[in-house]
Amino acid sequence: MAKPTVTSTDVARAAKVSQSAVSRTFTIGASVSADTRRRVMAAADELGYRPNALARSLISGKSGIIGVLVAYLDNQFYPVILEKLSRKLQAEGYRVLMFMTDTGDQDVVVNDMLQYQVEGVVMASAHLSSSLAQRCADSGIPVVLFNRYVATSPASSVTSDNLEGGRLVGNFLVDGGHERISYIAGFEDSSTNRDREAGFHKGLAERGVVCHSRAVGAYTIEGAAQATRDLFQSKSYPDAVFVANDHMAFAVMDVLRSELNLNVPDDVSVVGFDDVPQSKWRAYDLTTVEQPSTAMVDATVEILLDQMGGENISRKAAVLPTKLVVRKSARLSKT
Amino acid sequence: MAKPTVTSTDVARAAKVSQSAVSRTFTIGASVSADTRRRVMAAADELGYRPNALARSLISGKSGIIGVLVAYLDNQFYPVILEKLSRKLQAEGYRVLMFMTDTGDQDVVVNDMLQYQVEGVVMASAHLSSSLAQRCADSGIPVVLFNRYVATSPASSVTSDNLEGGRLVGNFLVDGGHERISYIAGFEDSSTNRDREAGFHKGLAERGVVCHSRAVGAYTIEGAAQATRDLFQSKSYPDAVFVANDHMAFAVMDVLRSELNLNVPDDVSVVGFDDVPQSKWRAYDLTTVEQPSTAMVDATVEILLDQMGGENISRKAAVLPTKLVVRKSARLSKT
DNA sequence: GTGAAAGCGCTAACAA
DNA sequence: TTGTTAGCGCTTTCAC
Repeated sequence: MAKPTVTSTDVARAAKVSQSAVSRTFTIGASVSADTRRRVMAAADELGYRPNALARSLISGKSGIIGVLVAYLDNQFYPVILEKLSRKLQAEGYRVLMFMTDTGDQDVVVNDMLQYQVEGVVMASAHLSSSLAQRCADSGIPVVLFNRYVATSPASSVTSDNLEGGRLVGNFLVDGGHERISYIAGFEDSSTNRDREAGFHKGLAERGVVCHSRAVGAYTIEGAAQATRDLFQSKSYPDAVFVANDHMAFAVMDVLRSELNLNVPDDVSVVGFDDVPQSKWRAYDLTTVEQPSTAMVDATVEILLDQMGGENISRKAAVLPTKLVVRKSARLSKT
Repeated sequence: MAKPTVTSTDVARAAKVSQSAVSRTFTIGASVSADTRRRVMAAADELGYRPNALARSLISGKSGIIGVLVAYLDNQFYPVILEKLSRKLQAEGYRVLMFMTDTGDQDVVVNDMLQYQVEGVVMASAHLSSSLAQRCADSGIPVVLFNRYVATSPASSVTSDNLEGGRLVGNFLVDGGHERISYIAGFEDSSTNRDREAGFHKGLAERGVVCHSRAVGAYTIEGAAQATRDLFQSKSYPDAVFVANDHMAFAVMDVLRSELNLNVPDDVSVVGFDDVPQSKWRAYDLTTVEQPSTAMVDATVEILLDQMGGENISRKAAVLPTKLVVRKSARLSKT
């Protein structure tokens, strides 16, 4: 059933030109006479010819493929990024070979990407092991760690200024008159969590305050829900919680309101991180720190294209500015 | 900087065997002696050899790549599907070449997929034009329309039983004692909307009721918000609304509660469709119709693999059962 | 089981 | 501008 593949040779024969002429016709910026081009196109149309990108890649040494690794898409931050990244890459003339990966099979996946001759790799996830980036670097392929930072890795990285974002929240919550300010952590090994937490402590310290209590949500809905329960069973429960990302913050608010009968923000303020689309949904109206997703994606693609071009596969680290987005989930001043 | 590529010939030389022996070593189920294999592997490891999947595809005629088209990832239904589909395909030994597409550039995108010799295509979006499926079919490549149905297309399709789902909602809302039951439509040209609406009307009719009013949300947040305002500015506003998908239903609930000061479900019941993860978030607790995403993905992959195998590139249409998931956004009986 | 040889569909010198 | 000629890195007969 598989249609007999039409090759450039078939087209050449039909158009009574050489096979190279056909190749040139389908190569942008190659020199072909208008007449030849016309005849080739006619024959190609007639036969339903479509150049084989794989063969082209094989000889040209450029596959035009970028490998993208993602660990999960539950947290809406990642679909947003994936969509933007994919569109941007397409606009630049590249294709995306996408892989979902668990902590277990990352080796296999990276190996697969490499076999498919990807020209660049984006690793968009907080959970990815860093040795993989090394593997790619060894192959001379640029790698960008998205939303993640590994000091010892040869891979470039694009993050937002998580430290500053956390600091802003620390300041903001103290200025809002809160007295027992707590933190719900993400995945503890992640650079995002480390930086956000460190910045947060700094922000509190600038106002002479220390973190009231802390629990770990591991960037999951369930983890965040349980962390909330843990934090609030104490007699002196928090009157403000900084949650390491929005995805968890929604779960925190749900538990606060539905299980603990606490009002947000009257009883307790909640602040998240990311500014995912749902943050502005009225049911949550979450005060949060915006990660500039578009700028982050642009930086990612820029680094990739830059390194792919030439010899200089140097390590770059783009850190983009964050800003506090004030909505309704946190009090603004002492009541 | 690009590392000098290591080829099978290099490995062969190092292992003192023929290039074919190297090839066989890396081909599952090829006959190689234990000794040869050992030497080849040693040399390969030494040199950092990795087979070139593109060259392999070129000669074998099988790229191992499946093209996946998605139109947007805002609606969480699609990220969920994309993740499951991708994992499933990876588990089956295929890779995903992903494309985001707008109505404008679909031709370009499909062309690109075809040039990359994808062995199958999944089109996951309600907005995709159907002529493209034809293009693929012409190339002898199986296509599955996901969550979408086009009677005149040669492409296979996988959907849930939207008709039955709509019918269940019609019955459910009447049985709940509602008297002014309205509908907020999705994208009007989509098969999902047509079927859900038709089923809904049928479900109402079975109880001797007709749809009270109707507005179009076009499957967008803003569209749904406006549709809600339109519907509720009437003096006899609905006491129940069936919204064509969950994504819009959240916006409907937000407008109802935040702008119109109406209580859900006391003043008005809301029912959605899809059962996306957020539906069970407590702030919404949305009663909805579940689309069996896992089963739908499984069916998709099964159809694809089946058609890719052999000659029979016949059209299949899988319709999977839906079920009503009752939560708290709709009254159960007359108050 | 192994190597030699042919060739997948294409691009890229190189002459003409 | 055009055609000729080599391959890109690999799989796959086919003898041995």
